[in-house]
Amino acid sequence: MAKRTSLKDIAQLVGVSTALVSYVLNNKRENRISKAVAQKIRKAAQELNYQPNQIAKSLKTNKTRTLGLLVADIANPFFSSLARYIEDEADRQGYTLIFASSDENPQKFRKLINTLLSRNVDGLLIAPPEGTQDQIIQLQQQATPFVLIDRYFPDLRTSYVALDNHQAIYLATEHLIRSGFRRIGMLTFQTELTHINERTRGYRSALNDHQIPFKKRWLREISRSNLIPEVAKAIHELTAGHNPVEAIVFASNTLALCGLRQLKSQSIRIPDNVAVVSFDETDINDLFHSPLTYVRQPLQEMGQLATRILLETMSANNRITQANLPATLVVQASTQPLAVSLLD
Amino acid sequence: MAKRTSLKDIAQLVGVSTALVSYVLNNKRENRISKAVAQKIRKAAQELNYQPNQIAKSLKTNKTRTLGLLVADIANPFFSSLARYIEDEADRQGYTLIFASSDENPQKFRKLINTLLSRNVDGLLIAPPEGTQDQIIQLQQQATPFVLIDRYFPDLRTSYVALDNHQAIYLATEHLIRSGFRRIGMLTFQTELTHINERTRGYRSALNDHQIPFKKRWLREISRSNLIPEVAKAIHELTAGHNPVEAIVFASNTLALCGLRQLKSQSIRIPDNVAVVSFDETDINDLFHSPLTYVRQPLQEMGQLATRILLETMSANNRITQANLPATLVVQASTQPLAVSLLD
DNA sequence: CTGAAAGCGCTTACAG
DNA sequence: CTGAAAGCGCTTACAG
Repeated sequence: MAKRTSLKDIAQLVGVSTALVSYVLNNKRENRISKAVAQKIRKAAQELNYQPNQIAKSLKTNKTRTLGLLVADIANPFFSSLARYIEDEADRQGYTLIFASSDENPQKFRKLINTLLSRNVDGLLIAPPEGTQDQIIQLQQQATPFVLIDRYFPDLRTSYVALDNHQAIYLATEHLIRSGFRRIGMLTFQTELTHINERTRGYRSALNDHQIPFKKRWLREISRSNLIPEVAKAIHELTAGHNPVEAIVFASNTLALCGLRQLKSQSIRIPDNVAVVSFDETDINDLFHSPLTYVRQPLQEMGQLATRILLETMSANNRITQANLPATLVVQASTQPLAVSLLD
Repeated sequence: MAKRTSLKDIAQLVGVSTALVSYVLNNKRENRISKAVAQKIRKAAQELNYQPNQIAKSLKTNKTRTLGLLVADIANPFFSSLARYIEDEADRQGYTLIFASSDENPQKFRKLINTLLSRNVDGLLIAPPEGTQDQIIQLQQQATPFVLIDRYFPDLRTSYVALDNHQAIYLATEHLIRSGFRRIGMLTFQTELTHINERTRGYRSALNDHQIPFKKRWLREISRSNLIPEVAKAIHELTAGHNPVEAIVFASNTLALCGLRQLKSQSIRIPDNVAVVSFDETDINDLFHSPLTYVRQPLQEMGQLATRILLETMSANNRITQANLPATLVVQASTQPLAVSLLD
């Protein structure tokens, strides 16, 4: 690459000090510098196509104007969409995003946090996997600015932006109840992660508020490490046998995707044999044989808000902001009451 | 944040110069430094939890160990998967990835190239949108190391890693022909991008090699800016009227997704009314009412290869490597010959 | 075997 | 209104 022009080159050309060039180009001391000199400097900078060296700037200012994004799984469309909105907002604010994916693995998570910190990011946006609370505490102690996204720890006073998970699944379950379903099962994860357990709680609250007794057998807690077989078993047991459910709520897009595969391979029709509420906006929602009712997260709002909160945190380090954004339910054919669908 | 320990701190503690500390910690001059001193330095570094300041290192060496990835659309699962494999490989080689998405927009593309360069990335991985050939030439002239991915310009001598696009659609079309279909339509983009036009050429070659006359009406060139209405019209005209096709090949996942929506909304059954070959691995392939036959790109190999070629290019700047990787066809029910499906 | 010194390209407190 | 100088935290050619 051709040598880039530096402040020094401009200073030499104009015949002033590099300090002066720096002041002019950064619009500092505006009223204390003669218009004529400022003009000359700007012109020279243009002619030499000056691009400031961010590295040098960073070394001096200890700011990189870079944010780190550590998602749990970038292959999950929830995170890739969210990443995109975060990138948009970061860019709008003049920040560059470095991203990484922990793949729900605490060891990888630790390693990536270190990688991002060694890149001197100014702040972090983090979707922590299970078992990483200690590392979040450590970040807090180091006073590294960060905002949690999607997941959070109820015992920790940290900024976060997440879904109102309880409301989200409450909404889904209540919709099923109002559509006439009474025998409602749920697939959720066996986990300590609060955001998932809040979803489970939303299911139970909705049943309870509508005087429908909770059946332990209908709440299936799936282990992430054994996803496919456990989902297959759960779907089978919920829909077959003597006491099948009329409807299933999925607590995440991963569970929904996996569950729908099972429903399809077990030739269970939706909504004729079982109604279904899916989670997150995905291509399959509309293209599934019966378009799926699903819980919609406000991704753009989440991404923007998280980024803005992080930038605020960076400038006023003691400020804590916590947000649980409301979900909406997109109602489609997969939860159509049987009576109605027979009339069609 | 607490002040980080620097080389100076270690030097002071041990009572040597920073130079010596630098040599030891970077394993330089190994045999010319006394074991005892080296030991002491390493121990001190450990105790003080020394993390080298990458920024300072970069300023001095003019290397950031950062790669820039500029995809055409990060929301497209093809690119998000590819990004993931690239990130994996970059990480394995000790590089951090900065990514950005041009959204197929040449202006945004130009801006993002500049952003990435101002971050002093050591090299770029680029999926160029239409109308950006000039900017690629400019990068070449500046001797910025880069590798094109997914797309490339046949007139330019640049490194690239792409699909063997001709082979990919040839394979798909030939499969349809061998399955007994003769009236085969294709949805492709109206574009100057070579990778897409190679796909179209693959379709024509396959027809030609099997003595099936090419019908202009059956090759529909869709404009990206008017996607949905044009796809709707194309699907309608290909499947309705007097002279409908028996099968449709989609030239990309975007076209397939959009086309499948239309087929569904126009209640056209697959493969009963029309056989379909989709493009890329997506969730819908398996979950569509009839599992879809699709063209599979070797994403991991692409990502790894592109990253490795870039690193080679960076160390030996004149080397050009071009790769067109073969696609495979995953055959599922959507291209099942009608005769056979009637037997089921 | 070891170290003093220069320099990467900036910013900014200080002095005039 | 303007500039000389120090310094951010490293690396490395050079000298001993």
